[in-house]
Amino acid sequence: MNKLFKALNDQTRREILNLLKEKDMTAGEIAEAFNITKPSISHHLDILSQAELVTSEKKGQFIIYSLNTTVLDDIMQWIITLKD
Amino acid sequence: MNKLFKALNDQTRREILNLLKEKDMTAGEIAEAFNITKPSISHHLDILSQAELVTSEKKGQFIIYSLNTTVLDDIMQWIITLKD
DNA sequence: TACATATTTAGATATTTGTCTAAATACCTA
DNA sequence: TAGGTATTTAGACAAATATCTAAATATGTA
Repeated sequence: MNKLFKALNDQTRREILNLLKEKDMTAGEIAEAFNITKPSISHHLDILSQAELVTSEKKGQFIIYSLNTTVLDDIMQWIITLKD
Repeated sequence: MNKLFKALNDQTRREILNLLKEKDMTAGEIAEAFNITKPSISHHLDILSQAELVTSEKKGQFIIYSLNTTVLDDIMQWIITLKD
């Protein structure tokens, strides 16, 4: 839960998730969408991976990232519990 | 949205919200529930207020804090949008 | 093998954050 | 008004964070 909230507490990372909503992307493609260096994006992807918000698969020299929204159910549940 | 995710990105603040779920509390009562000084709790309450996750009302020398879950709908909606 | 491309790792740095102590403010009551 | 209680504000500091550049690793191709 901690890693999840931490991962979501950054505008760039939230935008990465939005990009991946549309289609799977390589690290390089993701990096091109931002005005940030590749190492920095790589770091963001690592934090998103730790929170299991993204999964990755190696394909030759590329690493393809995919969105995983299932962990967001935990937050949904947390909010629902707080609300009732 | 930024302030909201930021406010939620702290274990102590999330626990404060859980306490307020049960009943309204004064700043002092909230502080007593944690092993943290009152100024630190006051700071957390300020961050929660900025995110509108809590409201406060002055009652004599006391300030009574209440939970406001309506802003959590924004996060719910953000998650739902990401999921479909 | 040698070189190019894709990505991460390592290390540095400036900013943000959570915490503390001490002081200030606001209200209550004798 | 004086003293006590509740809370916040101010200022300091250590730890965490986002970013960068340079180097390392892994893969593809001539």
